[in-house]
Amino acid sequence: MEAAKRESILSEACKCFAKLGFQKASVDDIARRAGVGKGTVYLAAASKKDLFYEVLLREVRDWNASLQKRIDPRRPADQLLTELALSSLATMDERPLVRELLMGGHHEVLPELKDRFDELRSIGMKPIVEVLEIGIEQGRFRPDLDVDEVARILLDLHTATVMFVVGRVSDPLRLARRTKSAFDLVLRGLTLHAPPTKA
Amino acid sequence: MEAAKRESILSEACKCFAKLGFQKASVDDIARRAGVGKGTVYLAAASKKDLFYEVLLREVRDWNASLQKRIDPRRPADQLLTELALSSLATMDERPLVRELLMGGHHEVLPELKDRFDELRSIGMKPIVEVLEIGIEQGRFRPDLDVDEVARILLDLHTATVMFVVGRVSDPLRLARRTKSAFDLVLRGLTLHAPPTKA
DNA sequence: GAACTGACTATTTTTCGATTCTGGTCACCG
DNA sequence: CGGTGACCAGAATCGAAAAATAGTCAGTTC
Repeated sequence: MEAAKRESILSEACKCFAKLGFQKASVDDIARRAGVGKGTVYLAAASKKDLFYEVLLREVRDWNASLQKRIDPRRPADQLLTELALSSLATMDERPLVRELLMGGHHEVLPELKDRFDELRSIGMKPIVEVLEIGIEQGRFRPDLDVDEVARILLDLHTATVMFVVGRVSDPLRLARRTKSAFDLVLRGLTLHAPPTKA
Repeated sequence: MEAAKRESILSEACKCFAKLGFQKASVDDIARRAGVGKGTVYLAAASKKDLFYEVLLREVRDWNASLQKRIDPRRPADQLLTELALSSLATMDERPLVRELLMGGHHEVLPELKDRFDELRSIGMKPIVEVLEIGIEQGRFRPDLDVDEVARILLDLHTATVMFVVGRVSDPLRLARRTKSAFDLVLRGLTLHAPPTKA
């Protein structure tokens, strides 16, 4: 398996899956666009499902890296968190597969990959976890936080914000404002004065 | 239009829509189960869509009332909020139509009713708004909150929690715990000490 | 004569079998 | 030996016939 061919296959597969979805994208088509024979695709991945997973993994890692790159641990973590959400929001249009993954859209078509999708979601939570840890380190965030649990909640909240605007008028300004409101709420909390942290 | 018949029609329609969804539920069937002729259904609602909306409105109002009944304005609002979420969670199984409404599931089948669905969602936010106002009144919640905006965020967060567990193993314990975590997070906020409220 | 009905119609949905398309394999090529 | 594409069984798709459905309204009932 030549590396360049593998690269080409994954890259073209990504485009096809994004444009047509898992079902309608055909292996024949992917092979043709990648400039290889169909058999070669089956050297890169054991099945169409595996190919899809491979593509998704690549996408998530890439998305992850691009977000992680923007995290400067010396800046205040509360700013980092909001900016992380806004950056993620901005990349969603270029990463439809990631968006679908977050929204759980693939579950209906490929319920048997549920566990793997969950893994990928966990990978996607890593930048959030990192920012939370930075915040605790900086003494800005409550040290008693269960960072994994909180990260999952934040990712859910972020996803919900995205979901309820997809397919609607989707004024990007509105979306950004909602994201800011939501994260401001989470950062400051509802209560007037944060109760003294007890063990 | 005799009141008892209208009642029977709406009640049976609710069951049918819940069991089969809007498309597969047939007006003939609803009429038969309600013990009336098909024409009578069209005295209760001008069309099948209107009937669906009428049923949904009834469901949301009922759901609303049952939640509102539990709100004792003398109790601490932070407790009220978490309990509200848990109560809502507990009723979801008995109110599949409301759950679908929250999750936006009807949008795909009836996009032309989007605006009405949004109205219904707003109605569903009323108990949350009430608790937020109680909290401000009690001096427990920040008085600068935009209660409508915050209520929508909380409803989204609640919905997200529900969505990501529907169709999965759905251990109810886990769901309750996640809800508690999420609302505890929102109540206390991420930051260690709430910054002094500025204008 | 107002409340109610159900046969009727135009339109949708379903069925089902023929046909095309697709995932996956493997004997063969360069 | 990395790579290929003709090949196969099963899945998706299509089209036309058949069944079902939303909505109407002349007529029945009380």
